[in-house]
Amino acid sequence: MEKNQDLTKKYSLSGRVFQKLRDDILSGRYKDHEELREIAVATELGVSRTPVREALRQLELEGLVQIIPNRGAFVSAISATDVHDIYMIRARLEGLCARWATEHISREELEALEQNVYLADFHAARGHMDQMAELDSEFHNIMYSACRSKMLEHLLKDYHQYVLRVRKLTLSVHERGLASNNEHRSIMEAMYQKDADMAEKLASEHIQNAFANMVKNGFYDLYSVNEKETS
Amino acid sequence: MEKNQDLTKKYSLSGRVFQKLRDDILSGRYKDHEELREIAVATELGVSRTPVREALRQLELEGLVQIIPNRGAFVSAISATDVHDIYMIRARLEGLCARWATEHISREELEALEQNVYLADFHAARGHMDQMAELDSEFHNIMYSACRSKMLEHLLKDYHQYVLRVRKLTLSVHERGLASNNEHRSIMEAMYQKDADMAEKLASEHIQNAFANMVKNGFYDLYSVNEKETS
DNA sequence: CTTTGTATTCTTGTATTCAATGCTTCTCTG
DNA sequence: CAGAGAAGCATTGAATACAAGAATACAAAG
Repeated sequence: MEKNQDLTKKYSLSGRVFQKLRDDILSGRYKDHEELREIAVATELGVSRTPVREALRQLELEGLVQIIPNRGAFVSAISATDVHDIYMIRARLEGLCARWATEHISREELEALEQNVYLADFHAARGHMDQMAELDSEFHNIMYSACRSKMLEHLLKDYHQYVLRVRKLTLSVHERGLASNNEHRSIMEAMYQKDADMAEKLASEHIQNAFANMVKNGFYDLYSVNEKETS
Repeated sequence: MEKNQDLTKKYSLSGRVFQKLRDDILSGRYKDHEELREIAVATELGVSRTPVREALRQLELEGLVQIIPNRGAFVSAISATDVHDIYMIRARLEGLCARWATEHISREELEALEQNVYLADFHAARGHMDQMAELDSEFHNIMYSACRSKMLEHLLKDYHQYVLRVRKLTLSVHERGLASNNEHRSIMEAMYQKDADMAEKLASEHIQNAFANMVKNGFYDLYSVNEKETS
């Protein structure tokens, strides 16, 4: 029985199991409709069933597994349709977020955005794609925080996580990385000018562009295998 | 025939505990920042700690409680700001939902909407406010289902639940009940004419009207007590 | 050969037990 | 008297034990 080595005690055991399982589902390590047996997962991670159960219940709430009482837990992977829907939902909500952020953002946060865009230019030119993904996350997280809405921030962070895998792929295409950062710059500038309408519009288009680019590059097909047959 | 609160074996124990706790938090039975001791809740409901723990973990994910490791679970009630945010978010998302529903709705579903509006007229005239709330939920649920998006449906149903309490109050004002139903009718008609743009616009306005009405009637203040003081 | 009933086994659901952490209080020392 | 520290208590974290439901295998009957 191996111990899980790296995991700090910072989070509770069930919390770590939850994150692990979520990552594994989102990254496609588990197949759609695959059954998750509590004992199997527990022994696999070197823990007892209790934290696994708690994690599965949480995943159920997120819609990543379906629990049938007395039957078991089955993974409910993200389908191509879901990805499409998420991007369309995000397009609306990032727009709303950009609007509110424009109204509430602080000087420091604005400067952080500016620096982010500047840095991203640097890394884009050199093809540092890992840093690009990191900076992209940071840019959006600053916006989420700046909108001063706990609800919206929570929601958008969730969705951001959901499409983490495909987002990394998308940004790894150099030209999209550049374009994405230019869009970030435009959004940032709209915020500087306190033009909430413009910020909303640009942020919304930013997400739609990301989706369009994803489709163009064929990354969208990654999820097609999870497409559900209508029962 | 209401289905909640009956203690059938249909749901697991932890599932019922979860629903019970959520209802109690959303209905204001627990104060903000109140500590939820596992033993207290367990004995209160006549169960052991295990299902309570699973429920608390789920509530944490929903943001309704905050769990501090080794310390305890504290309710994180909905504040006035949250309600405002939810309505603005919903305004966008119900619009999107109406758009997609317009594109995908079936003949039967359209007729169900029509019948719903017709019935609501009947009950509105007679002041049957319980039925009005019920029909309102039904109307929206049909739309959520008709948009053919698992993600969006899930999301909107969650938010619908969140503001259940205030929604009931709002609809109990006769004139708003009437107005709301007229808005439903307009949305339904836009769908009949396959006018997705119109449906989106009307559905979005519908939510914003609901919010405006809520503020006008002072129901909004119900949540002000939960407004969080920044520490 | 198929089908149905039954027993066995496996998995989940819930309770209980044990361990660890944090809080409170009381004591001892300066 | 004040503050540091230790002991005891209360509460959560995790594992184990036990109960109940579901799946499977197998046998018997048609």
